[in-house]
Amino acid sequence: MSSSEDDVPLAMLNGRRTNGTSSATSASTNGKGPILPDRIPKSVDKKADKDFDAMAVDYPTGDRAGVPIVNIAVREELDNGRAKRKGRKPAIKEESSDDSDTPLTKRRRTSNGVKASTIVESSDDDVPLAKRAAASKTRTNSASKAANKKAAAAKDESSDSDTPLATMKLAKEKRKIENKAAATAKELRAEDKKAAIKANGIKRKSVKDESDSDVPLKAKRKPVVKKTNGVKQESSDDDVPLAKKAKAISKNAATAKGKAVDNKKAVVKGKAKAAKEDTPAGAETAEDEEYKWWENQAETDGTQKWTTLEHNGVLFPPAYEPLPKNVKLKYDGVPVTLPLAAEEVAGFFGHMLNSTHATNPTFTANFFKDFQRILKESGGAKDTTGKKVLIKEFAKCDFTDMNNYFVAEAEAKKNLSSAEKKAIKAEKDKAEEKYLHCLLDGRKEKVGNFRIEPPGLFRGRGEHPKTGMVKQRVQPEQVTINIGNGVPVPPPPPGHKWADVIHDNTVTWLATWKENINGNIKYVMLAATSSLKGMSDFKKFEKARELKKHIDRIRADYGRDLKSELMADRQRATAMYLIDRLALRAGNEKGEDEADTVGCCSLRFEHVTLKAPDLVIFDFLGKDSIRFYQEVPVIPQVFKNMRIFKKAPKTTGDMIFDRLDTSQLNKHLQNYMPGLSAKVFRTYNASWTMQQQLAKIPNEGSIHDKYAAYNEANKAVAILCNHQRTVSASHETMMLKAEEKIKALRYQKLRLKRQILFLKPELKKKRAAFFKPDPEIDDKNWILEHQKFLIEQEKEKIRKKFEKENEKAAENGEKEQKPSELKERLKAVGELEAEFKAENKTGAVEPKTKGATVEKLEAQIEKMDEKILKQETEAKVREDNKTVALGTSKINYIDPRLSVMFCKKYDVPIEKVFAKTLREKFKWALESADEDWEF
DNA sequence: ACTTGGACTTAGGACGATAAGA
DNA sequence: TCTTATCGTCCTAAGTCCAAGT
Repeated sequence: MSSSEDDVPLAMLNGRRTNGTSSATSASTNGKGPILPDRIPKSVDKKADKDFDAMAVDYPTGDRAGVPIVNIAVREELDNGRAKRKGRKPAIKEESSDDSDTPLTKRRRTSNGVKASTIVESSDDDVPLAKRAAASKTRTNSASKAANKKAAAAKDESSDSDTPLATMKLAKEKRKIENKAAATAKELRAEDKKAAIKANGIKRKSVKDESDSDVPLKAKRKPVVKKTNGVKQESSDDDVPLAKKAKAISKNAATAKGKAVDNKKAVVKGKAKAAKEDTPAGAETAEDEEYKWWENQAETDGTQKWTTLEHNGVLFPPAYEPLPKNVKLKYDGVPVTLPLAAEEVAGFFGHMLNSTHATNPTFTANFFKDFQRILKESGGAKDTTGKKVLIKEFAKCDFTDMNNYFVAEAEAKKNLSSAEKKAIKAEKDKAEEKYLHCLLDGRKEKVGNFRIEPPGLFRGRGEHPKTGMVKQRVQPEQVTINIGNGVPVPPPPPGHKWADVIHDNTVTWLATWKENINGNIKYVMLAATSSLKGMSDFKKFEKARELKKHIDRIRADYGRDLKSELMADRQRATAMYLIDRLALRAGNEKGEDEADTVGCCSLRFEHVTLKAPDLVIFDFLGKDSIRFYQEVPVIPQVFKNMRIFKKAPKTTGDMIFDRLDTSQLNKHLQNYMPGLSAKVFRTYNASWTMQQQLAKIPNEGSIHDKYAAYNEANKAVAILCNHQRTVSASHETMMLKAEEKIKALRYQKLRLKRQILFLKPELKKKRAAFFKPDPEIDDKNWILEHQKFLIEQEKEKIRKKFEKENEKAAENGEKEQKPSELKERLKAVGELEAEFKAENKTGAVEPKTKGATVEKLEAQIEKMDEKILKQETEAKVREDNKTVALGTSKINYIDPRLSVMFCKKYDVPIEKVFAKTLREKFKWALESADEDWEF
């Protein structure tokens, strides 16, 4: 205990499982690596405190906590990171000769104890990290730093007690606002809690009642009408059912204004019914019979999702169309004939020849393995003489013929006349029409993904071990249909059967099947604009808003538990801190056959680097293998805890939170608020942040300006949630172009000034500042080049015009103009050339417009300045946003009522912030929030 | 307790449509 | 008017979380 080696007790306590079986991999076999002791000895904390104090000398830690100094994952690096990613644990095995823990202990201790002032823990690769950090961030870096300074200066004590984190730059103002809110929140807390519990108690109960009284869940799952495999069997009332349905429903769906639009009959009857039955709000016109569920919040328990459901099933992809005989895979240079099944698979790959997948070794290996198997199963390849050809090596396969064919086809399709295209589209639309909508509780609702996913090659993201495998064609026999009782079942394709037909109204899906790659279940569900989805979206945001009432208590609790003696509690508290401040995802465990990505609970040793005195550097791949990179100062206790959680014998590959998983975490959260889980924090913090950001926007300026400010707020949220996108391939060239364009404008401005000088040369001295060279283009060579370019451009213009005129002439049967005419015209450019020459010599430009005055020119310059500024800010925004995806947070995390509030309050048209589908999706928000609405 | 299954939300990229610009 | 950049939608993979099964 008294040992100065603070990791000794830990190492002893958890023992690196000395028992034989797994000595070689002892640290890793249980998937979590070493488990830390269940209690944290006082000595450990003491040591941690001491170390920390030593490090933190005259360093004001704590008050800057939660605001990342560096975030943004840099894409190029990300790509490297992906490629380099180590497997779960390989590093250990290679570097540390397994079971003797001396080397481990030693290694750790050195970095740990010795250079406390710089790097506390360094995994073997802290250098790359540091470098990366330095290299990658430029602008954000400095911006955030500035913000941090401000925040530090403010010395705001409560930084960690109530700010819901933030990646935002202006931490200071933010805290002020939040403090106020927190105070109020505290007062209200007790009462709110009571109310909440009460409400939820009722909810709960009713849920239970429901399920108890009804059939037990399991029975419900596969209830009533089993069998059916096929067409109608029990719906004798084939004809009228929709209408009937609509009636019956509108009764049941207490709040529903029954509507049926699917066919005329239904409409008529349904309408009549609706008018009679739901009088309260039923006073709407027949046409826009919309179901405004948000207007009467009938409390539903949520287990039953519908009463009646009618739909037309799913749309299967078209059958495979064989390639023309002359388009073949070549093997070792020889064209081979493939059985249809194999040809189709080869074609999948042929389609992707110019994507990055085609060069991904995992992808090609997986593809080839499946291809070989399918080829074998289907009879094998043959050459043109009918002789069998064994396809053994991927490298000898040549898909270029296929690829060329596909490209040509696509091209041909593109070149169809617009009439033909229209016809094709019309046909497609017609085929899809009946799948577009369903009838849910008598209302017409949009179906989302009614198309069965076509076969192809699985495009797993990141380093997915199964990427490239063949995703098989889904047969009707695999598809289960879920539909209301007693309505016609959509017929399976001729000669086929459904896997099953069920009538489960506790789920929202219309059809389901299992996909062959990962065994995942796929569903056909309603569209995001449907009432069903809308209601749950609404509930999601209401839940997040409810968290407001509990957040203070939750933060206080985990703040306390950060010092808990119980390891499990302390880990949980620390994880909650991260989830709350950094908006990390929960981080469920993943299998070996998935990409190695993590979230909070699944963070491993190598994902976190600690830097004294309070900096935690996160670097890991999150959902979709998107890199999460942040250097965040944390409050001292969190820093100390992370050190403890990383202590020996833990090493690369070991879990940081070895005594925590998502289900424990969520179970704990339930105690605070029913339905509270880790993801609610993301919603809460995103919406909260958005609200704070919007509140800072001055209500002035143009719509364009206000919209830009909105987007900035949106961006803050996107950064918080780490929503990224890859920079488009053309980004770089686009930026260069933009830069050139701006310089061109600057040159135009220069010429305006030179016109002034032409008029009044004496001004050059009198207004020296005004006429001093624009540093951006103060480069003779560039100007010369640019002038050349302008001349070329002018010539090109003339030529083009000339050609066009000739073409037209030819069309009209007139004779073309002579080349001499072109030459004549080109002479005009000579004038420009001369102009430039004179300009370069005298530094002045003769105004072309008559009556040019200094005043007029000055006005033009001013306009030019505006133009330049506009272009520059545009370019800057584009550059700044190149890796940030705004859409995800707008669609999933930011309470749409905030946007509605903003638009109403700031007089920004809603169309600006919500495109059509979003307006539909968020209709409930558009109609329920006003300019005072608060999250 | 732990694992698996199931249902639903969240996610980035592909791709087609549309608007803006040469 | 054609091309090109941007926008909006579609697609489906990849998460979360709860509950049932062992």
